[in-house]
Amino acid sequence: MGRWEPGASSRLRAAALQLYVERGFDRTTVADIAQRAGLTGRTFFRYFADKREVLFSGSATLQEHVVAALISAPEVFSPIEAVGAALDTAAQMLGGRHAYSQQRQSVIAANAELQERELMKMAALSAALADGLRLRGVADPDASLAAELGTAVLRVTFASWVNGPANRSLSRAMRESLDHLTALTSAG
Amino acid sequence: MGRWEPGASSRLRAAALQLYVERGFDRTTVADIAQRAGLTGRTFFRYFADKREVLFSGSATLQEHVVAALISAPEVFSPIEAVGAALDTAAQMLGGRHAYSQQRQSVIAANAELQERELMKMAALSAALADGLRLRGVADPDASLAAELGTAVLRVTFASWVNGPANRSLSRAMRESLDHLTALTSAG
DNA sequence: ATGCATGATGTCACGCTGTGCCATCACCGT
DNA sequence: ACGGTGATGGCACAGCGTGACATCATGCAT
Repeated sequence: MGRWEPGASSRLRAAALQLYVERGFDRTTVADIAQRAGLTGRTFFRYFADKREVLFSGSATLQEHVVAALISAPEVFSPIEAVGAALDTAAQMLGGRHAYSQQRQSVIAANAELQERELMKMAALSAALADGLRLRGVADPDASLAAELGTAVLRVTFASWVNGPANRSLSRAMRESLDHLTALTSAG
Repeated sequence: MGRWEPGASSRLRAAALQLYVERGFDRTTVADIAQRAGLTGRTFFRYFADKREVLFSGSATLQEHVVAALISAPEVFSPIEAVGAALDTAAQMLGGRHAYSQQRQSVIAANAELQERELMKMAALSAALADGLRLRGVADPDASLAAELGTAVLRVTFASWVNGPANRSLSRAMRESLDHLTALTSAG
């Protein structure tokens, strides 16, 4: 079991989630994580920028696919409809692994620093969606607002889905939330 | 100039903003801030939980007033209209001190950790607004969605206002953004 | 005025985070 | 066998944030 066991990054991610669940984020040191993964603290920081980032390695891929869906949506789609298409893709990518999502969210919910990081990822996604909308010819502030609206629906719906039964469809819930929101503003 | 000069908290806030502007957040240590305020690093942490929080001391007061405005809005107001009333109060509290806001926002825009903290304050405001809406009899997910919508408008509009001319009315811009958003969703 | 309780500040020690620098080891082609 | 390449370890270090205790100024009671 010397060095060079493959999958160092995955081992670190798994060890981190385990320890965060067992002891909580605060009572876990980077040295703990690295040791459980058979590595050193120094190596941990070669894979992840900091102690929080190890829980957010998937967000880059998510953002790429979601933004791609937004951009490649039919030209005739309105901004809201294009955002809806992006949310469909997001639901598809997050809709499986309900148990994993639950575990991960409970860790995040228990720690303010992790919540901050998650909000940052959502803000990055929102900014990328706004860029995509501008690429589609949508001007500001409509582009920024529609993007913020999309991530708001994603946040609220995902939170509700995680705390619900495992067999519920995230895609369906996402669509329903978007409809709720349009009804809200129409009635406002 | 011994101990007991009054206004330790204000001196720390002022010194911190100055240094963050001069050298940037990263190249400023807590010891630097405390020294400029005529205090010690240990005392800094008695007033502020961490190095970032010194820039966000006003957010608690803002949240109180904004939520109070939401709750005390006329009963007949729809969720969106009540949120609009809350945004009016926010605009009133933030609409002055344009130069200060510009300075502060430029510091935050230059540092990821500070952006995370600001997002956290916005999320707290959103949660408080959602609580207020539930107090008004609004059920979920409408309460959460309307609250998220409100903070989204606040974020986008404030960012645009800060980067614009000093004499522009934040209240007016806030109203216009909210109208933009309702138009967006109606057309979607 | 003296002494004492109170609260704010200073001092010290400590564990942990994150980074720079260099050494070490495994793998791979020649 | 040999050297290049890339991943890992080891070490030192500045800085953050906290606990425990000492010190000082202020106001109040006597």
